[in-house]
Amino acid sequence: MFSSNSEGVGSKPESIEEIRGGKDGMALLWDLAESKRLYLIDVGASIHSLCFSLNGLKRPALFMLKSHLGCSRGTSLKILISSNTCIQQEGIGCANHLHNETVDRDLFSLNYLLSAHVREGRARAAWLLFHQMHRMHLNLNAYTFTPIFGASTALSDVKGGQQVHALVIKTGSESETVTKTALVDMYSKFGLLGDSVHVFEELKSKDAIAWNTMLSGFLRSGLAWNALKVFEAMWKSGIQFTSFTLCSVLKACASLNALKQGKQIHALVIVMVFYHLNCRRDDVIYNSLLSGCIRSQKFDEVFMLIRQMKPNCIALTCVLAACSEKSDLSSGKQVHCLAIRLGYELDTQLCNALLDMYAKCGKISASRFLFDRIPCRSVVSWTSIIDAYGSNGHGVEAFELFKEMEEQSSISPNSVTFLAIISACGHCGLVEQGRECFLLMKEKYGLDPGPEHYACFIDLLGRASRIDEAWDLLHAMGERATKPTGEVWAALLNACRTNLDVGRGEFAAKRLLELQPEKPGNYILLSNFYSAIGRWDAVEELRGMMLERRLRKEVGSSWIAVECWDKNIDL
DNA sequence: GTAGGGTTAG
Repeated sequence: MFSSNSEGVGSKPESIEEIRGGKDGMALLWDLAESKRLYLIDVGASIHSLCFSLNGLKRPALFMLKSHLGCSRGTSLKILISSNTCIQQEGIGCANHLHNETVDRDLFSLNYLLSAHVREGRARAAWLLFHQMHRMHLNLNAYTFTPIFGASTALSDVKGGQQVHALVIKTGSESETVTKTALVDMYSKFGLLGDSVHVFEELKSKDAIAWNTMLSGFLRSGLAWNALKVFEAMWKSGIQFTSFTLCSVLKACASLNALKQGKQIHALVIVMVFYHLNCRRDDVIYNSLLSGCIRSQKFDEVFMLIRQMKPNCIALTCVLAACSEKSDLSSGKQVHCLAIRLGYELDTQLCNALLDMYAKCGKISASRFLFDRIPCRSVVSWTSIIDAYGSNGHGVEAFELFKEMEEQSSISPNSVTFLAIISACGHCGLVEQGRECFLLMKEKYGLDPGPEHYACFIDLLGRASRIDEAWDLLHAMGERATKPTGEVWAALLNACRTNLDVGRGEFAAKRLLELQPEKPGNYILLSNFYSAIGRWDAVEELRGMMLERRLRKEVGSSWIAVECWDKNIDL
């Protein structure tokens, strides 16, 4: 059958596109196979194109592979699945079909199908297949377990992951390092760092990837210092670093503000010849630069950069933060237009940034318009709209939205949401609502109020002249793990100033200076307190202390947009 | 089996 088909083929196609375009795909494939000019990946693509153009000829195609290229059925399946030149969904559909037809459902091909499911984001399908395989009493191995840990992470299925871990222990795993590294990664992504470290310590042979995984696990949990300790241990163990290692260590240095150590790693990057940035200026590099400019308040550079690059969704989200910071409504609107034109208007994070930009520019109705149209609202979306109302002086609306979030959405408020709503209540005199929220944090959501929540609530009580209650609250903090910080004492001092409570105010002032003697703003706060109670001698003394300690008040600033045409972004 | 860029508060 095949040889007769191949006879009519004269010129040999040079590319997959030619095979796809040809009518007699089977003959061409045969011809290519005969002349041994076909690479494996091309074979997969060819078969797939045959599945398309010569429907029903999948079996002969597989047969041909098996007999003429020396591939087993499992390998054929593998080639088909790994074929990256085809439309993936249809490729997998075809592979599933072949798999169902296959009599010898060997572990090899099933494992391959499983890892393809995980790799291409079909975690649910991977789990279903895994259950099927388990019920078939196959001798599951490392190639089954390793990918399924990734599927557990994607599905946030802690229990599932733990059960598979138990199975690994029960059955024993051939490839110890690889499977356990996947476990180290899974546990750290679930926030179970203790379990992650435990598995890591169990590893008899720790390679660079295992060390890198542990390093990024600590970083993910915000433990940059511990990450550096892991790096130190890795160094001592004599394992050669990879570029992944240095990326993580640089991130750890950044979050610790450790410039000196960061520069040392920079030197290592150069010495180890990882320094190829000038060859590959990809989106990530440009966006890192953008985000760095925004963090250092270099807004003009941000707009210059955005003109030079082709911004993606993340770049636009970054730029919106700059617009918010500068209250630059004109640029913000242009970014909004660009986002719509590029089709990013459904991206939740971009919508959140847009919503916040409009709120910071005082356009609360635009914020609400956007919020109502976010298809998939996150906790940040809710927090941003609550804060948008609160900071624009609409406490009642902020509280109503908070209630709506609690009662009608499936999203739970986080500690930032509570800070936003308590602050909103405080600015509008909604004392009881603010108290309700403060208590709700722990009672309903198990969130321990941090010092910033206490400071905010004390501020609320002070504004409502409930100075006794504020004082009691501060003392109640002493009985908890959360100790009063400078910000808490500052809130109390401010409350004492507005309520002219001299005794408590002087006490708070003393504690504040003990805790934060280097913060210029505190001296201003103290000075305002003493002038409010007529203690001009103390005001003078504070001024002297500031001069002596060479402290200068931070310069206050506010933005007002007059004309922004010079900032036009090329659309 | 590992890394790097985005949004919310005070």
